[in-house]
Amino acid sequence: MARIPASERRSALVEAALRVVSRRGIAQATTRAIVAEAGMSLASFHYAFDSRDELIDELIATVVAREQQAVIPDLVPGQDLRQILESGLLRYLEHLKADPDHEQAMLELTQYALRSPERHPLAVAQYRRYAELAVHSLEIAAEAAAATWRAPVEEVAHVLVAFTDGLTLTWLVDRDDAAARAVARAAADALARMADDR
Amino acid sequence: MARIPASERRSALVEAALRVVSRRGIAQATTRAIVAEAGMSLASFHYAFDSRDELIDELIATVVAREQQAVIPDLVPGQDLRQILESGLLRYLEHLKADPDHEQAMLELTQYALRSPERHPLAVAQYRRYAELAVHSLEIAAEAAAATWRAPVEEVAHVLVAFTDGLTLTWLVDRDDAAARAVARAAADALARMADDR
DNA sequence: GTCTATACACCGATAGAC
DNA sequence: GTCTATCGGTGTATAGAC
Repeated sequence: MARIPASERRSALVEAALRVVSRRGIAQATTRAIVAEAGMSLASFHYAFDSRDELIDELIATVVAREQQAVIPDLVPGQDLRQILESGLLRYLEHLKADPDHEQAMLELTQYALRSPERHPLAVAQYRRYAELAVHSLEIAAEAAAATWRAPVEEVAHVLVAFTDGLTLTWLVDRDDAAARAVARAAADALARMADDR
Repeated sequence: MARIPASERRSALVEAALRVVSRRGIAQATTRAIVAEAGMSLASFHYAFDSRDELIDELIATVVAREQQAVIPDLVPGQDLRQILESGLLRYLEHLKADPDHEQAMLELTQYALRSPERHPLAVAQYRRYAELAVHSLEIAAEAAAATWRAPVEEVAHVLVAFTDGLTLTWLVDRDDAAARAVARAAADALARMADDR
């Protein structure tokens, strides 16, 4: 194999790990499975990382940092806040349907981090990131609908994140689009009620 | 060790497995950890079960069958539907706080089942059970508040289950009671809006 | 730096004595 | 039926040749 800087090996392994976790679950993301996915030898793994745990930690940090706006408000003129939020949640649902394995991987990584005290902060950081993205979506939506959040927008964001998680789990288990859309509609209702017209 | 009927061994092992999964996570619930928890030898395990997978399947079936009313409406006279639902969700939150490991175990078992096609039906059954319990709660609440669900109660139940999942994940990660209560309040709002006064 | 070969722990599962 | 002892396999991690 060619000589590759350690930093490139690290990111190649992280990407391979993400693919393995998405496709087969974190329990199956062994060092052997990851190096096979990356086309490397086992020794190269331990040249780039001290341990599997170190890789998983970096994997979580990477996917969290990369996480993009999930609930993107679709700004069509004339829509009220409830409609904007519902269309945003439906967009998220499309995103989930397009790559369910990725969202399942995110959930598994959260649970994994929750299981050890030293990794718990990674889960907290993950949800802090989710909350930041939610704040951004909520501000855009309120601006477009000429509304004002009655509670601090950070508090509303927690609610949006929770609703999104519920939507995700429900769809992953049942794969029932109609049920998921009903959840999205109810969630949009609830959130819209947390704002006043301006 | 005394001679114990196979059925008793099986249930003792299932109970031990639940404790191990709750305390340390499903990844750590090895046959050795489970028999140590149950005070048995490794061979006794394989006398009672053909395989670890068979035990896990029975564990999931057992906890699902045992799952009790989680969101119990607290019927105080004079409360409207929104208040009844919110108090029910707050009761669930207390239940979650009293035994977070158990709820985390339920989530992990769901994810575990989702990862293999032959076990996916176990997750579906788990959520069907949740939905049944939710239907029951919603019917009691609507009756007490003299309200009528506008949509089929089964559909509203899906929304309640999703909201409960979101509440669970949020609290497990952040352990933030105030944020969780805000989620409960918003969820109760959304659900109450899905009914009409009678 | 990268490889093959291997150490060593632990996994699920079984053999065979009692 | 229940045990101890052990098998074969796989996991993480490392040694040592190149």
